[in-house]
Amino acid sequence: MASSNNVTPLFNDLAKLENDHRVVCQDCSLYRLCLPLGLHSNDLEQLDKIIKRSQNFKRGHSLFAAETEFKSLFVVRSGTFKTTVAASNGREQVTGFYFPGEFIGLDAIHESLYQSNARALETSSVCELPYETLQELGQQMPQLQLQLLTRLSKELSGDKGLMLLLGKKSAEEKLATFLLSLSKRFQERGFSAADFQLSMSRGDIANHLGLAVETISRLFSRFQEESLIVINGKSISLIDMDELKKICG
Amino acid sequence: MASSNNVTPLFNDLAKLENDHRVVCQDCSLYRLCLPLGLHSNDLEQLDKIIKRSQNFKRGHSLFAAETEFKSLFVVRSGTFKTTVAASNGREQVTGFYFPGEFIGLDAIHESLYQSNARALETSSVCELPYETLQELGQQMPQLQLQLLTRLSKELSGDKGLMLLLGKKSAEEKLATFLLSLSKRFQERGFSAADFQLSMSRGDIANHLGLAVETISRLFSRFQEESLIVINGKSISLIDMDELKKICG
DNA sequence: TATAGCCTATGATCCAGATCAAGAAACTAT
DNA sequence: ATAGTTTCTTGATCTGGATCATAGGCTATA
Repeated sequence: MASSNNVTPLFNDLAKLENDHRVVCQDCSLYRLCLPLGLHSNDLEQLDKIIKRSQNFKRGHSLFAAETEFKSLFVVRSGTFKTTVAASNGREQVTGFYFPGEFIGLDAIHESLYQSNARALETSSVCELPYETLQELGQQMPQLQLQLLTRLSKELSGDKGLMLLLGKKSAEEKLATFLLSLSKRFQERGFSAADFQLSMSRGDIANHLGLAVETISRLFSRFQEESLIVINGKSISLIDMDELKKICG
Repeated sequence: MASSNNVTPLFNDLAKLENDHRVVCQDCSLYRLCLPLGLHSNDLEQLDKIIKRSQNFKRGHSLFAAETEFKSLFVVRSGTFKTTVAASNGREQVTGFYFPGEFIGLDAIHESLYQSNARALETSSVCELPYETLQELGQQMPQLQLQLLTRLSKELSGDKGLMLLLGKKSAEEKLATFLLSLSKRFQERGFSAADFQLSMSRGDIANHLGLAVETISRLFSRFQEESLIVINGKSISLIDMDELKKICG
């Protein structure tokens, strides 16, 4: 496939960057969403050196398991991951979905053990940041530490919002809130806010929102009847965002 | 009250330290639970200088309000605080209870706005850490940054556990889990793991666990009938901790 | 290109916990 | 003390969403 002419569309370039595990931070399309934001270029080069870029994870493959030794933080490079925590009786809660540029493993720092299970929802790849090395670097680069702190704070804040959702919202409020959160994150990544693919199953959505699969199915059908969305398998279009926002509360 | 003889019981000393807003970190009984842990003594002195020790907050008084400018992190010195986040329609979720040595405001870092409301549940006091100054200090003291990061990570991990609780547990599992979490935190602070005072109302507990007040009342009564606990107003004794642990799942 | 094992949709039934109701107890302020 | 307010308890009823049941659709691997 020697298609190295100079009229390659931008989209192909992006796709190439995200899938090529040799691309450096400087050239990465996720730069403005990611850890290096705000670093000076020589600092960035140093950071770049310690990052391990993974090959692809296939759907269902595990990035790490709970209770195992914490060695690295991960940033999603392409695809989607989910994290789950398990109760002793086998029940599991999906604690989050992670898109390109988002961190996985931040909750593992304090006990040097991963606190959750992380697995790919589709073919995906990550940038691996060995934590020890990252800390050494951080000692000389306060800006890096600050970025990490800010990231953690953001995730914490998001989780407080999820607690409000889980504790106080009705099924339809939960789903509407979830859909708009996805929408916002796709938009931040340069994709359509209205049309996207659900990389997670109905079951994962239900679990994450503290509902039953059947409830999600019924709500999707109802939202469609009410012309709020159009849904077809994994493709969804948000038709009436204003109304969805109203439903969120 | 010139009772400065040298046979004052230890407990009085502790009480004095926690209530005297001039006590320095070096002499604080919370030292081993708090931010300064692991700092060298000259670093500790520097940190000590930037800390503002508050007068008492009375029950119900606000430490900060959501959406206001983030200036400081707080560490509880004495008493208890709760944090809440509000949905646009007035519903509120109690996102956490905070005991001595615990941080409040960590979720405000990323947007420089407090993300929640914090108020005292009883007469309480805090150490205030002006964030800007703290960051300046952090530039020279990597150990301090690391401590902060670890704290954030711990809270994040706790919140993931709460998501499991809110999303997947039954009412009795929720309450048992909550009681054991309180027990553990009292124990870490040198108090009895079995007998303690509930500084929060039934309403606050219910809200935090995503239940109705009536459900909490009934469960307390039932747990008492089953000889798992003895409860009398705000005083509670955990009688059968093993069984409570089993109930948690 | 077949087949086993998912995932999804929809109807019927059920139940844990919410909501409603009404006193009793515990604070608070005068 | 005393009235007013809030918090707590307990009973009666109701309901949102779970669970059970069924059938059709998808997709992964041989």
